[in-house]
Amino acid sequence: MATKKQKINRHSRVRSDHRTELAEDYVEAIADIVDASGTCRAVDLAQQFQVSHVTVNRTISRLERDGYVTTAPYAPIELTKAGRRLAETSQQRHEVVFQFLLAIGVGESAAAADSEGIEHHVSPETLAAMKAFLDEQ
Amino acid sequence: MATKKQKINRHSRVRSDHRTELAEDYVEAIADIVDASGTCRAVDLAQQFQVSHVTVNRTISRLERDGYVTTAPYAPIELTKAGRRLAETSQQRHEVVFQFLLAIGVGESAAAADSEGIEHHVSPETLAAMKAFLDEQ
DNA sequence: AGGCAAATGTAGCACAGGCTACACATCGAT
DNA sequence: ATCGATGTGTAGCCTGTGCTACATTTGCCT
Repeated sequence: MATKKQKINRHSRVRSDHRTELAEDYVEAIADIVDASGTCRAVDLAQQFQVSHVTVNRTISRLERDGYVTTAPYAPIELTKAGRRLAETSQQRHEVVFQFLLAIGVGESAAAADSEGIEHHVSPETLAAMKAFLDEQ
Repeated sequence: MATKKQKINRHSRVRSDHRTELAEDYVEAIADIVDASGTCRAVDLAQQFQVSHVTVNRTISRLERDGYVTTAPYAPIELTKAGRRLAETSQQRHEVVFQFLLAIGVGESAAAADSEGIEHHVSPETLAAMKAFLDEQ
């Protein structure tokens, strides 16, 4: 019986990564927007992600359920402590990936776009390797 | 009015990447399984991806709808020409990403896991940069 | 204060991608 | 030839993530 290549749990990890991706993207964006303009409204996120405000609304509901943000009707969105923590680690990881791509010769705009997708699939080990590479430069 | 960092279309690209991810993973897996054992059955894919055979079934239906595979009741799954093409480019890209991660010092198992998630977000430009890096070694 | 524009909320729809439970088909071994 | 194990198919459910259309609230301007 021919042995099939085993990739046990790798795909499971990719799937679970996906579940946290949007949360990371949102808290990151919320933190950015708060930094830039003081408060974050749903409409800002809708513009950022190029989705309808309805989609933002429901995503924010999930984030609230999961303890990353607090909201009140018609009020700005606020990050919880957990939300801020997640935003910070996401931002840092994002920055490392972005700088790393630049360092291996990828152009600014492709690096920006790719790092957006890649950051969520970078394990601590790979992140460390990227950091080490940047330090060696 | 404070200018919010604009990331126009970056997130849109990530979203559209996601739509093709599963297709790429599946055709890649199908090609691998056919190479290893001659034919690919739904049950093989269920084991590979650690999902139920029902999920496989429906994913395969979408792949058939999209022209990547052909199926018949109780028969093995066959790749179409388009499916084989997609599988090949996915496999190559996957291999480059995997080798690249190894080259920057990531361990075998983390590289295997991460490349699974990363490969789908690597633009041609970044892929070329990775290839160039590997050639320089 | 009144009214308009912008922001937010709500209802209801679609599709992807998970699942369990159960029904039916196929194939190999006796 | 049948029977049991294994593989497939079907029904029906859930969640996430997208949408349009419409209702409501806010906030600003006159």
